[in-house]
Amino acid sequence: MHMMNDAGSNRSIVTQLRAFLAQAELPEDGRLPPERDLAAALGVTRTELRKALGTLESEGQIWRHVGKGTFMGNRPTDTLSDIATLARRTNPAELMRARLIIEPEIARAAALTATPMHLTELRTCQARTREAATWRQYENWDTRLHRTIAEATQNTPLLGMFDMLNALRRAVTWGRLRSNPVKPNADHHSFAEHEAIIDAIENRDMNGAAAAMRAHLQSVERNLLARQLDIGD
Amino acid sequence: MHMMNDAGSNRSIVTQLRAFLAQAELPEDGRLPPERDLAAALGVTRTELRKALGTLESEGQIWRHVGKGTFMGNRPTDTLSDIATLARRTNPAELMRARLIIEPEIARAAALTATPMHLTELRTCQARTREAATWRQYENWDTRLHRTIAEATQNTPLLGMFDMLNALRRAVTWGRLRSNPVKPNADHHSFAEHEAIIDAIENRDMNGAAAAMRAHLQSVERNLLARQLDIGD
DNA sequence: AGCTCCGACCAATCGGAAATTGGTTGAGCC
DNA sequence: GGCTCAACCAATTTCCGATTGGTCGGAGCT
Repeated sequence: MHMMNDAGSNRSIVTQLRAFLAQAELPEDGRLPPERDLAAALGVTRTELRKALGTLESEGQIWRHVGKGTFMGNRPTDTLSDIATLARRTNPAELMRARLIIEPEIARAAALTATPMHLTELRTCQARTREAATWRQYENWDTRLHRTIAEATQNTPLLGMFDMLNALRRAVTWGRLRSNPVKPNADHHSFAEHEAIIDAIENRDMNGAAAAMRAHLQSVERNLLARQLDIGD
Repeated sequence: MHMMNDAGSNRSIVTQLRAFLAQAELPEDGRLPPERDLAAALGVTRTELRKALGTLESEGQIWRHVGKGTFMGNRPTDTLSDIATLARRTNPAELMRARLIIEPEIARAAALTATPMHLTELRTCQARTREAATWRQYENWDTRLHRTIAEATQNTPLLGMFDMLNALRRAVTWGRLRSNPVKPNADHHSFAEHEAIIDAIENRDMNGAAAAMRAHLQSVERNLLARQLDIGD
């Protein structure tokens, strides 16, 4: 009977724990008491409690983390760690394709919802890219310009996805040094293209904004293929 | 001449500050000394220094933040790539808008790149949703169907963004119990709509796939507005 | 009046020590 | 062998003091 005892007592503790969790009111984040307190409260050993918690965790009912605590529900997926693994599985060409699919639609949405504030910021970014003395500065303002377009959609999930794309871009490009010490030429293709995008957004021309963004990204892609150095624009 | 004096001294301090910044070597993050120290080092008042810093900031050369310090370059855009914080700032309606913008384009791309393997899996998912005995099972297969479409794009970043959208969906819906104990009706609108999407993908009809997906999501959206309970489909 | 300077204060932030927490190990005891 | 207990470990949070950009008000100067 001793072997039955193990499984039997373990299961009983699990059910006891389930009952406690159903009864006890948890804080907003679903965190439950520390193992040491919980063990004392239930009148069992920490070892026993941990075994019960282990089964509950394997069932996906709870999740635990050192230093944080034990929580109800599914372990939250953190995007940042995914970025690193995603970056390892992709490449600049694939990323460019994703941008070509997503960003025109973002521009289209922005044309519908952009406020005057967004437009002035877009114009400012555009002017700053023209004034940029170094390539680094140009990149900063260019990135900000594209992000402002995403902000203009006034859609949080969309903005989040754009940020994710950007983070991926940085991760993939990471380590590759830009080999252009000079500043962009005055007739750099992006200037006119950016202008076309902003104009379309200002005119609430959704199709035009999407088309202009697509043309811009295709131009960037051509540049990328030619130089095979970086995926910035 | 007194009025010229103001602007003159101010400008001289700005140039003095510019010279200092060009000469002084800054730490990696581009942070420059605290205002109090910098004022002492330049032999000017903090008030004067702050005025000069203000003009430099308006020019976009530096950015400042309380408690952090003053830095060279552009103010970094705070990327909200954390699912939890993202979920807190959004709502089901906004999420639905994002899905309506993104997922049709994913379907369009899938129509171009889907392999026979993807198509058989799509058909399997479709069949399983019809056979589902509980709403929970239906949801599982429905989710997998949509994800298979994203996989069919064979584009890692795109798939990652789709997963992010899904995680957001779960996070936003978190805590709200589904109030449908019964299984979906045999004539549930999704069945025909899913079929239309898969057919279009199979026929390499990109526009058709995008349109079908859009129609499907709009149908889901109508359902959502009617029930105002959940954002699943 | 219109400034500038100076000191004090405020709220946001950083830094580091101390406490907390899940995970692990090993000795002692059935 | 299993079980318990205590100690320890590493990750994380929490707390507190110091730092920092921003602000206010009075004194002094033109």
